[in-house]
Amino acid sequence: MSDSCFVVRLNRYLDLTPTEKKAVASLEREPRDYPSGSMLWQEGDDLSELLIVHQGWALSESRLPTGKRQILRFHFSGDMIGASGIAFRDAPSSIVAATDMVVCRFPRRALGETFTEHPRLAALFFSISQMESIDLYDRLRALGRSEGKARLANLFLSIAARMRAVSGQHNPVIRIPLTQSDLGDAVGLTQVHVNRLIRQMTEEKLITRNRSTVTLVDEPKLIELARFVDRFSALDSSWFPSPRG
Amino acid sequence: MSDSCFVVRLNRYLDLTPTEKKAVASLEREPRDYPSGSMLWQEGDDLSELLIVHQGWALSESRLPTGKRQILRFHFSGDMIGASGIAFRDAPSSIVAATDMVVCRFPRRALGETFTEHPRLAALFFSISQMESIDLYDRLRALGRSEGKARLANLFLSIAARMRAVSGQHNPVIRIPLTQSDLGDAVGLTQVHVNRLIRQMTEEKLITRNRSTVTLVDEPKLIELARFVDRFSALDSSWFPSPRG
DNA sequence: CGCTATCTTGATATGAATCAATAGCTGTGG
DNA sequence: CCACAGCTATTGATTCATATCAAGATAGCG
Repeated sequence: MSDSCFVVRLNRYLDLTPTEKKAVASLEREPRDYPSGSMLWQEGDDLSELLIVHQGWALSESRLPTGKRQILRFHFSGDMIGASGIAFRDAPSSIVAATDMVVCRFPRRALGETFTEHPRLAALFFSISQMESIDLYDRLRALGRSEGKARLANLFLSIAARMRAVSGQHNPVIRIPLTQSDLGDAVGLTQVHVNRLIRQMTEEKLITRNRSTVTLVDEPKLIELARFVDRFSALDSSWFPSPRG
Repeated sequence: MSDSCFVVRLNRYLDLTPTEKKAVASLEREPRDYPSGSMLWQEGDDLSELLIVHQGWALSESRLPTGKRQILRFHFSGDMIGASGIAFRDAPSSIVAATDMVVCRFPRRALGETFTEHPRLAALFFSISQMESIDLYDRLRALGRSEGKARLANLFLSIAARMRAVSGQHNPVIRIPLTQSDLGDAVGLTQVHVNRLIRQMTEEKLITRNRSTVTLVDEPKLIELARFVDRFSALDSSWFPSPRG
C-alpha cells in the first residue's frame, strides 16, 4: 500500500508507526480534483471534512458586503485546510482553487476516532493547526503596521519560505499564480497600486515579476524592507504522548 | 474541592465528567498574579505552560524593529493563552497584562498525559484553540479592507461580543482598559488619528468613550458600519469521542 | 502640588484610492 | 491564421484618508 497523502503530510513532522499510518490511511476518503477557479467551499458552509492539499494552490478568502475581498491565507501542497470549520461547523472563509488541484479528504467523524485511538496523532493535529494561527499572526503584523512595498515584500518572502520548506530547494524564482488584483486583495491594496509598487520594486532591482512567476532579485534587501522573520520552526513534539501500536 | 479555573473554563463548552474534572484539576499548577503592565512572556520565549486567564485583561503584541507595535489579540477571563507556543516552543508574540491579573497554569507535559487519558478533552483543546484562528481571521479582514472608523467599530463590537459571551449580560457599556495608543496599535492607526475618529464617532452619536469605558450608543449603526459578523457560534462537539470515566 | 501619562487640536505632508483611458495578452471561433 | 472578446496590466490626474510634526490642555498620581 502506498502512503496516502495525509500520511505523507503527517509523516513529515513525526515518524509514524505502521499502525498509525494504517489508521490514518483507512479513514481517508478518495482524493478529489478541482479545476482552477472552482470553490472548495464557501464561507458559512457546513463542513464535514478536513482537507489536505495534494497538488496545486488554493486560497482562503472572504468577501465583504461591499464586494471587496480579503485574501486571508494561501494553501500549498501538504497544507491542512478547514480545521477551524471542524471545530465550529461553519467555515469562516471560502476556499478557492488558484490552480488545478488534487485534494485529500478526511471526514470529521474519523477525527474523533483518531483522537481516541491515537493520542499522538491528536497532538499532531493540534500542533499542525497552530501553524495556521502563527501564519495569521504574521499576516496581521504585516497588514497593520507597514506600508505597501513592505507588505508585498513580506508576502513574497513568506510564500517563498513556505514553498521552499516543502520543496527543500532554495530557488529565487517562485511560482505565484496570482494576478495583481489577487496580490492587492491579499495585502490590502488596490490592483492599481500594486502595479505601481511592483514597477518601483523592479526599478529598485528588488524583484522581477511576469505572469505567474516572481523572482527575488535582492533577497537581503527585501528581508530588511519587510522586516521579515522566517517563523518556520520545527514542531516541538517533546510533550507528545508515546505512540500506540 | 472547588472547581479549578481551567475546569470552569472547559466546562463552559462541555459537561465534564467528574473524572475529567479531576484529571484537569490535578494537573493544574498554582495560579499566579501579575500586576498591570507586567509581561507574562516575551516573543521568542521558550514556553512550557498553557495559561488560562482567571481575572483581568491581557494583550498579545508584537514589536517591529522600527519600534512600532501591533496588538494582535486581547485575552479575557476564561481565555486560553499560548497554544501556539506549546506547539512550536517559542512564543510568536509577547503577552502583556493590561490590568492586574490572576492566571492559571497548565504545564505542557500534562497536556500529553491529558491527550492520552482523555481524548474528549483533547478534542476540546483542539477546538478551543481554533477560536484563536477564527478571531484572527476577523481581525485580518478588518485590517485589510476597511477604513479607520469601521476598524474601530469592529474592535469595539468584537470585544463587546466576547465579554458578553463570558458575562452572559448584554450591557452597552463595556470596560476597555486601553489608551488611544493601544487602540491605534490594535487597529493599525496612529494615536492621533484614533483620537479624531473617536471624536467624530461621538459627534455622530455612535459611541461614547471616557477613560476605560466605551459605550455603544447606537449599536445597529455600528454593526452596519463595521459590517460586523458575530462569529461566536457554539462549539460543534458532534465528532468528539465519548468521555472516559 | 507638581509630574508624567494621556488626550486634544491644528497645520502640513504623503501614501493609497479612485476614476478613467489605453495597451497587451490569450484563447476561441470563423 | 486572423479578428475579436475578455481578462490583465499600465499609466495619468485627482481626491481622500491617514501619518507626521508640533504645541497645548487635562487628569490621575505620588
